Amino acid sequence: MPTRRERLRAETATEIKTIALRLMAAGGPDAISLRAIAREMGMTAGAIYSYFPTRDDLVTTLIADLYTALLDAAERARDAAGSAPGARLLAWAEAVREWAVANPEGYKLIYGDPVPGYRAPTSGPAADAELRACAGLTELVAEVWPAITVTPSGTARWTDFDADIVALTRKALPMLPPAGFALALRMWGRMHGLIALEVYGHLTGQTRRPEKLFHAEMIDMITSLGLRAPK
Amino acid sequence: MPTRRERLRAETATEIKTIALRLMAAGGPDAISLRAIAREMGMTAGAIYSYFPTRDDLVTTLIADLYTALLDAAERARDAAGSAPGARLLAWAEAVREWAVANPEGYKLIYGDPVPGYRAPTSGPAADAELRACAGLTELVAEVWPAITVTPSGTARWTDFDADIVALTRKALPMLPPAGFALALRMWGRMHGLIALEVYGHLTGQTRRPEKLFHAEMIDMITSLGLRAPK
DNA sequence: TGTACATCAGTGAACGCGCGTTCACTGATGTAC
DNA sequence: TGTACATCAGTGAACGCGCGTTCACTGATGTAC
Repeated sequence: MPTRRERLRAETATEIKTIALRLMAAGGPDAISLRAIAREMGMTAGAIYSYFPTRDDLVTTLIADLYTALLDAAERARDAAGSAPGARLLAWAEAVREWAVANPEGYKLIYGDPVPGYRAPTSGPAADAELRACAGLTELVAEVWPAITVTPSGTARWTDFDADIVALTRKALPMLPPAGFALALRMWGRMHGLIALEVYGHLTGQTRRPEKLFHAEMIDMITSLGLRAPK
Repeated sequence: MPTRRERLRAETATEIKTIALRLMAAGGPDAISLRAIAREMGMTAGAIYSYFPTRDDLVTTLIADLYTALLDAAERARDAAGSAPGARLLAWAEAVREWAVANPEGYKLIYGDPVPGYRAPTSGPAADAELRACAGLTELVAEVWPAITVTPSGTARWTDFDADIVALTRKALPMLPPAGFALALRMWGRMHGLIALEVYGHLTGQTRRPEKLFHAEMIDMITSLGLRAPK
């Protein structure tokens, strides 16, 4: 049972993260400054150092949280989509896009450039979260793989991929061939492309209905695998 | 005929841009600082103000230059690819990827977040360059459109798109239906997806051969339109 | 060819800014007897 | 229940940093006669 002190401490830590996210949403990643957060909280910048040892640690925590939120949204949508492979893929994809559009700065923080001066750690919570996000899509591909009747082009081998991720994947999803893993990466890219263009504003002067473009693209992706298109 | 003074001036302006690009390539977009450039040139920061009225103007010029370089590379590859529609599309796509991999920071500057504190102008050289880049791909799609036998899914209408770009497109490429314009945007997204993931390092822990992944994805894109796959 | 003047590229010092980070401290909150 | 002590969250002042930008200036380069 947490003491009153521990509870207050946890609340303050949460408030720091919440305000950091709000600042980022308003002013972009470089608006995450300890001084700005402290100002917003009516605190002193130095006080934050008893919650996060350094600014980069705060950013790392934020990235991990954002990854988790994105992944939760995608999994929730997938689970609500029934059992048809095409529907599950589409639900995942649209959930990712919707989350990105609702949290553009969050999406940028995850997939775009790190905050200026920020060095992404190769291990730790943010790296784990990235791994989990990638695993989520791979898992979904593995699930629908038996239903796919059109094998995508290109002859993938396990040696084409990073040894660590291959080891993990083969252990977790032994039925998935290398072509399936390659497909997961390609689908990731295919989703990310239009989402990134939209989030960074490159579709603004082009289309009024980016969601329609994305939907059509995803339907093509699904049908080109020989899966029945949802809806 | 330029005087000696004018020539020196132009050379210095070029040197400023060259060094800015090198700094950016080395340290990311936020490494573009007037003081760093001046330091590198053995000059005073203030001196730059007789070449560029402000730091943002320098950045805008850089973006325009980078766009031009990227577009030149893509067009050169397309022109060297012969006349088969599939080959021309593939050449364009691979040229864009190769340019991006060779100039990752440049690609980020163009398609990623603007430099911290930089406000993208809605008109001017950078906006023109973006328009030209988009037009280049649309033009290529218009060129290969008659050879496409599989119409992509989704029913695009002209009203789905931004009125200005529609007016320009219909004037320049009167044969292109709205579905063709939508296809150009979707192809843009499909190229951008894997390129962005690669350039931002998200494929590093996944695959050792991102170029193979990209190639396979582009081949699928081409064949799914009913075009003959090159090579 | 030589002199007087105009141009103008670059200097160097200064401005104010916001930042991350450190540290000795204060004062409230909790704990032990 | 009351007192003495320990904990520890937050203060506030200071540090050094690099930045964009301004400005009066110097000294070399060019031009006109």
